[in-house]
Amino acid sequence: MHFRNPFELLIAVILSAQCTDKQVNKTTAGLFEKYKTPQDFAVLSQQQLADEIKGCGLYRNKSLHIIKTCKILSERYGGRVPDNLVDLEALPGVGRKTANVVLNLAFGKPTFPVDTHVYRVARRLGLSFGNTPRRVERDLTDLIPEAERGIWHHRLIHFGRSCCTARNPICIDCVVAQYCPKAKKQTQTLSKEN
DNA sequence: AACTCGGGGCA
DNA sequence: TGCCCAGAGTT
Repeated sequence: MHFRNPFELLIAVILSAQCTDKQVNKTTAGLFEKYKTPQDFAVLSQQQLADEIKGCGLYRNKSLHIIKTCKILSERYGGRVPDNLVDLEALPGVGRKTANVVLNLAFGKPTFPVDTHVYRVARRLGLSFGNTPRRVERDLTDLIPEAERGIWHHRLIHFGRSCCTARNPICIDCVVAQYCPKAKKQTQTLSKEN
């Protein structure tokens, strides 16, 4: 993901929810040429911004969230992106996962963003005994050395998308099935509640 | 904790 | 064309 400053990253990550990186990159490329600061976004109408980010999914909600967030950034934070979890999560359109991504990529903090792929894979493989994303986040943070968290984050997401899928995981071809408490032998598949 | 939102992607 | 998805917000 390409970004030149924490603000651009924040907007890109908000846009990337329920949407592919390709769409986000295509959208932000032109977007950040026209609008560069939180103030530039804060004065847009919802319709104006919605037109700009169409293609990124849920664009009406996102345009409202982004405008509100940019107003807060310019009014309360001097146009800067806060570098702590509490303030980031308080921004409209920013949940824990988005906040952790920004903290990690923009500010170099050792967070472990938990999306649904990471959550599912961690629980199936027994990497965490937690029942909540918060607990999984903590367990993975404890389990994985700081220097390796970035690569493991990508590995888990890729694994979750390609093999350890939500509904029909391909356990038959899984390279870690022998270590997985949830893996089903032969032709059986996982039940969906796992 | 469960439910809603709602548009892109893919079967 | 209809089902699935993923993250944030809501209740």
